[in-house]
Formats: sequence, C-alpha cells, structure tokens
Amino acid sequence: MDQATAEERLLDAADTLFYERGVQAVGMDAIRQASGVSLKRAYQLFPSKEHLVEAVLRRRDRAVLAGLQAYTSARATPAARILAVFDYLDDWFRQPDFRGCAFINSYAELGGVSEGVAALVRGHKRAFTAHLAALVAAAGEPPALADQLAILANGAMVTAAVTGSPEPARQAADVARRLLEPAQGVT
Amino acid sequence: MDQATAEERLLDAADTLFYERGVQAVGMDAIRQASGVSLKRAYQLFPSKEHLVEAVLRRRDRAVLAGLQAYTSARATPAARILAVFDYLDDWFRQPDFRGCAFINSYAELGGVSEGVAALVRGHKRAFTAHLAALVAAAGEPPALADQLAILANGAMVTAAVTGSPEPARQAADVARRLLEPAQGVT
DNA sequence: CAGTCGGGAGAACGATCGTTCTCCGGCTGC
DNA sequence: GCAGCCGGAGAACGATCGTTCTCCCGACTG
Repeated sequence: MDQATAEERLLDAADTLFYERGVQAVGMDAIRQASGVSLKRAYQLFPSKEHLVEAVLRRRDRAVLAGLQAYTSARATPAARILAVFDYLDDWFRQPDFRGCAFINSYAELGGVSEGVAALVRGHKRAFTAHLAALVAAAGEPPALADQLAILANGAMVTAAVTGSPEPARQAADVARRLLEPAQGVT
Repeated sequence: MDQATAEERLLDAADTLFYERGVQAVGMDAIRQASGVSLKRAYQLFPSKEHLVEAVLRRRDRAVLAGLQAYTSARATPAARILAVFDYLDDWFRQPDFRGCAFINSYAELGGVSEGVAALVRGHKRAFTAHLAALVAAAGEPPALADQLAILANGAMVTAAVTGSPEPARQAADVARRLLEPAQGVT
C-alpha cells in the first residue's frame, strides 16, 4: 500500500468513526483497525490525533462545498439555485447514517478546548455562508438574505439530527420560499 | 454542608465546566475542586458521571424553559410573545460565556454513544418546540409555523456560537417577522 | 466524657488513551 | 543469494480517567 492510499484510508476511517461516535470516543486503535493502516504509518502521516482530526475536517470542508456547488449549479434560475440548497439538505438528512453536521458537532465537542478545530469550523461556516451570499447576489436579492438562509440551514441540520427526521429540510425550504417572495412592509 | 446544598454546588460546578469545555474534557476531580464537594459525597449523590451529566441536563431543561416562559409571558400581544423568543436569544447570546446550546452541544458530543443523553436532548427540544407551538396557536397562526420557528431558533443558537456574534438573534427575528406577515401566494 | 459514626482528603486501582518502541518478516539492490 | 532496510503487529509506557478505599478527624449520643 503506497503512502497516498494509506492516507486516504486513514482519513476515510477516521471521518466515519468520528462522525458516528464523536472524536474523543474514538481511539487511535479503532482507527487503525478500521483503516488497516498500522499505527506506525499513521503517526508518520499525521504526527498526532489532533493533526488527523484537522485533516479530516479540511477534507470534509472541501467535499461538502463541492457537493453543494454541484447541487446548486445544476439548477436553471437563480431562485432555484437558492432553493436547491434545501434539496441538498433533504438528500443528506435521508442518509441512514446522518448524525448532524460534522463541523457543528466538532465545534460542540472540541471548540472549547482546541483552537485549531474552532478555527476550521468557523472557516467552514464562513465559506458555506459565502456560497449562499454568491447565490443571493446572483438572484438580485438583498445581501442580508444570505445570513438568514445560513441560519435556516444550520437550524435544519441540528433539528434533523436531534429529532432524527428529514422534515426540517422541507420546513426550512418553506421559509426560504417565503423569504424569496417580494417583501410586504416596505414598498 | 447539608445534602441539598452539596447537590446544588455539584450541579452548579458540573454545569459550568461541562458547558465551558465539554463533558468528556472535564474530569470528576475538576468538579470536586470547583464545587468543594468531596468525591465520596459526590458519588453517593450521583452514582456515576453519567448520572451527574443527566441531572445537569434535567436541571438546565427546567431552567431554560422557565426563563423562556418568563420572557414570553411578559409581552402583551400573541405576536409579541412569539418575537420575544428571539429577544430571549439575543440576551443569551450576549452573555460573555455563551458557547451555544448545552443540549445541542451534549447531543453532538454524546448523542452517538449515550442513549440517555440523546433522549434528554430530544425531550428538551420537543418541549421547546411545544412552547413555541402554544404561542403560535394562541396567535391564531398555522401550526406549521412552530417547527419553522424552532429551526430558526436552533439555527441562531449554533450560528451565534460558531461565529461568536449575537447577530443571528436579530437576523432570525427578522425572518420570524416575515413569517408573521400574512402569506402572499395563497389567498 | 467515651465510643461510634459520618464525612473529608487524597491515595490507590483498573481501564483506557495517545504515543513510542521492539521485534520480526519480507522485499530490494548488488 | 544475501545484506540491509522498510513496514506491520503488537507490547510497552506514561498520563489521565472514573471509581473505590483507607485513614483520620470531628461531632453527636448515652
């Protein structure tokens, strides 16, 4: 097994286990067993568990944003691209191993004790909101809508995780549709 | 020190430390030191750390819902009572030690490995949504609004925690105000 | 006032964790 | 074919954790 596939297998195993059980509940030996990569090799690829945790988050950050990009850019109109975000959530929430947003979970578990993890989570959510802001700007909607949609999306993630139901995706999409209607109060 | 105050001091110290650093990052000895209650006494009040964690969550559940009740019932009109939820969040987010919702954090950290914690978090969020549902019903709004407000509130909590800003409370309130306007599409 | 009992301080214990080291087998270059 | 080395398996190590035990002081009861 060459170095690249060992690294990939390690990241795959660590990602799955961390997401399922949380970071602190997973020992390095469980990652070794799940990945098939020896501890010695693991430690020469990632000098500590914290490095591995951060590498997992960095890879997931890229994957999530790429997936979201693919989902939204497939739609025809700017408004449809905004609503596609919630279709993306709906698909995600229906996956049987869904257990919330790995970044929110990591922040909750480690944000208070690991500045590295906290910074990565902040960066991911900032990038997520920036993606929404680009969609909002392309749709000619007011910039304030981006933060509102981000709150909706994050809220749907945690609510779906806690309740174990995919319903929040549809409920958040309903709200988003209301926000895309022309405003009433101001004329 | 009698039994009741020992229990209260334990719960106070454990609550503060768990909230600051997470549950697994806090050892029983740190709780002993912060509370001034001996380990022996602690273990005859709570037979294990897991019991203590669950007792902390149960007490916080009561406190949060009572605080919310006080906040919302102080307003005059049904619509104002709904919007008061977001004033409550705004006050909360501005507290210097704010680090997100303890229930969401606990679920993220332990929901995958402790069924007791997961059940308590589900119960708290269900009660929170039920409170919103009561306000929504009293305002004569459609029942679907309650779940939408819950998503908004939960989203504001995690977004405020990750970004470290109280802004999400106001942004979520803006969305809630839009939802309280009469709907447009359906006439 | 003497004896008993509850509680405090902290050591002790077994388990587990992150990390490193040892030993050994198999592949590579001459 | 053989010496040298890289990597795997797993033991070892020190730290820390949850939990229990020991020792001792101080207070209450007859």
